[in-house]
Amino acid sequence: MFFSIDADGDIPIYEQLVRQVKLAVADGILVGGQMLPSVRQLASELAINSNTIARAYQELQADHVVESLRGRGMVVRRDAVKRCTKARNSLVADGVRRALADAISGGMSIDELRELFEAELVRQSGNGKP
Amino acid sequence: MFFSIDADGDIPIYEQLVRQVKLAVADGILVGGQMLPSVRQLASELAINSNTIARAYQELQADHVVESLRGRGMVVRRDAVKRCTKARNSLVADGVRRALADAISGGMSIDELRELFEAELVRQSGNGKP
DNA sequence: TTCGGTGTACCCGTTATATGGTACACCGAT
DNA sequence: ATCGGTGTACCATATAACGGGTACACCGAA
Repeated sequence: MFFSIDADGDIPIYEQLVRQVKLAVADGILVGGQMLPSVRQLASELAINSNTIARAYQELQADHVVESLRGRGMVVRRDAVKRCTKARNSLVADGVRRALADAISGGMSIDELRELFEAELVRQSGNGKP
Repeated sequence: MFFSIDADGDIPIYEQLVRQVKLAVADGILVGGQMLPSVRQLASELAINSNTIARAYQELQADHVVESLRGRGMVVRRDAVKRCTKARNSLVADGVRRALADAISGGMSIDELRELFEAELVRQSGNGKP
């Protein structure tokens, strides 16, 4: 599976997993009906304790992103795309909101801020015209 | 003083203080030579322990934003503006970078993202033409 | 000197994160 | 029925972050 975990970061591992799964569902990488890797497999793959994976899965289940098939595993719910897309929008909006608040509070000019945003946009999106 | 503290947030209080002081210096609200409120005064004002304030001040001192005059208090260094402006730029850039990474990783379209940014920009900067 | 104010160092309790280990109930395939 | 797989529920421990409390050394003014 395609999870990149930063164990030294300030964000809890289980939260990183939750976030990445939600973003993957929103992006279409994970589709409804698809199975998630088992807690033990993912734990051994990421060199992380099973309990941490289980906690992430429980949070995903509580957020109605994933369903627990007893004895089978975790499956992505069919109605999870809308939820995850909405969650992604809120997540991105919050990040933008916070960055803007800091910029304005720090006296950064609007033009400078817009320029920074556009520059980072091209840098990450390949160029801007895919 | 003009500090707004969110004690229930996921960001440590002392870090919030450090960030706000740096942004205030970058904005020009705090000027070189100006004294910061004493740890006890600010602590009682914000209903926060003195140690938390002291920790923020120590970090500011370590970052060469503020100087400790023994027995007198904390004073903003004259060369702190450049440092704080640079720190503000890095802070904002990091926030934008992270938000963009989430957005792209979640499959958000470039147009949708730019629209979200512009909307939030007008919302927070008054309108955009001050 | 004395006094009130300053930053600062130290100790401690609480909480969250993460790990490790064990055990249970369930399912599908053999 | 048996076996290996699954999620899940516990328990215990270690570590770090965070915040609160207390006491100390220092300074300037009275």
